[in-house]
Amino acid sequence: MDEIALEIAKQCLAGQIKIVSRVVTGIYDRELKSCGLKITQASILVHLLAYGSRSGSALGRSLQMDKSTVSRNIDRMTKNGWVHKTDADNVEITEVGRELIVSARPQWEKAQKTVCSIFGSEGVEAVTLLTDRVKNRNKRK
Amino acid sequence: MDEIALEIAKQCLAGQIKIVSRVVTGIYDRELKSCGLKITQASILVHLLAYGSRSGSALGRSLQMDKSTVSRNIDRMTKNGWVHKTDADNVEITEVGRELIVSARPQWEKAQKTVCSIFGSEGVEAVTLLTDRVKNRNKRK
DNA sequence: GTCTCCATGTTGTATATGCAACATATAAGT
DNA sequence: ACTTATATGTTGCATATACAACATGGAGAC
Repeated sequence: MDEIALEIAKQCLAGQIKIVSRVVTGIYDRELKSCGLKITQASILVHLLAYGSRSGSALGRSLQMDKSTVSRNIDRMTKNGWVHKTDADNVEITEVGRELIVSARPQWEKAQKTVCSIFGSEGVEAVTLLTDRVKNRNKRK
Repeated sequence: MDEIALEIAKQCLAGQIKIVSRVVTGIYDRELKSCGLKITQASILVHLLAYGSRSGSALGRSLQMDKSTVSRNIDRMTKNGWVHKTDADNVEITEVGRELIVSARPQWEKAQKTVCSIFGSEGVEAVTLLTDRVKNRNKRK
C-alpha cells in the first residue's frame, strides 16, 4: 500500500490545492494584517465595491461560499462597521469599509506581487484557468 | 473606484484560489462523508501511510500547515483512534486508521474523477504547476 | 558544565468554513 | 385563497486554520 499511498498523496487534487491555498492565504493575510483585514473579508469588500450592494446569497454564489459562511462573515464585518444591511436586506459597503479597502490597496498589491513572483506568468494563467473551469463547471456538455 | 475594484476582484490570486479550494474541498468532503472522513484528515493519513511515521512539524512542512493546526488535527484523529504517538513522539497511523483510509479509496477516486472532469487535463497540469512553484518558492534565484 | 539558540509541541484566541435544521418569505400552480 | 415549492437567512455544531505566547528539550559555543 505504501507505493499506492505515495501515488495518491502526490495526485490528490484537493490536497494540492489546499496546500497552495494555505500558503497563498498566509502571504495575503500577513500583508493585510497591518490594516486589520484578512483576505476573505477584503474579497467581500472589493466585491461589494465592484458590483454594488447585493444579497448574501448572491455574494455566496460569486464567491462560492455557503450562505451560512457569508452570513457570519457579514456579521463580523457589520460589527466592525464595514458593511450594513439596506432596506431591501442587501449587503452594502459603508464609507468606513470603502476607506479601509482603499487604504489596504498597497498591501494587497505587495502580496499580489509576491505571489506572482512565486507563480510566474504560467502560474498566474494556471489560476485563471482553474477559476474559469470551476465557475463554469455546470455549463458544459 | 468601481472599475479599479472590478480589476482587483478579477485579478486577486488569493481570492481566486480560495474559490477553487472551497469548491474542490466540498466535492471531496461530501464524497468522503460516508466514511466519516474529510479531505484534510484523509491527506494526513495518506501521508503517514506513504512516508511512514513522522514528527508533527515534519507533517506541517510537507502539508504547509502551521504546527498548531497539525497539533489539533492530530488530537482529533487520536481521539478517533486513527493515529497515535510513538515513543519518539512521532505520529504513526494505527491499524484502524490504515483500514479506514484503504476503505475510503473508492470515494476518493470518485471525487478525484469528478474534479478531473471539471478541470480537464490542462487544469490538472495547472494544479501540479502551482504546487511545484509553491513548494520550491524559496529555492530559486 | 553552562548558557544560548533553535526546533518542537501545546494552548488561548479568533477567523473561516460547511452541513443540517429551522424559520420566512416569495412565487407559482390549481 | 390555499398549497406547494423554492430562495433566503440564521443558528447549532463541528472542523480547519493561523498567530502569539508559552514550555521544553536538544545542540553547539565557550
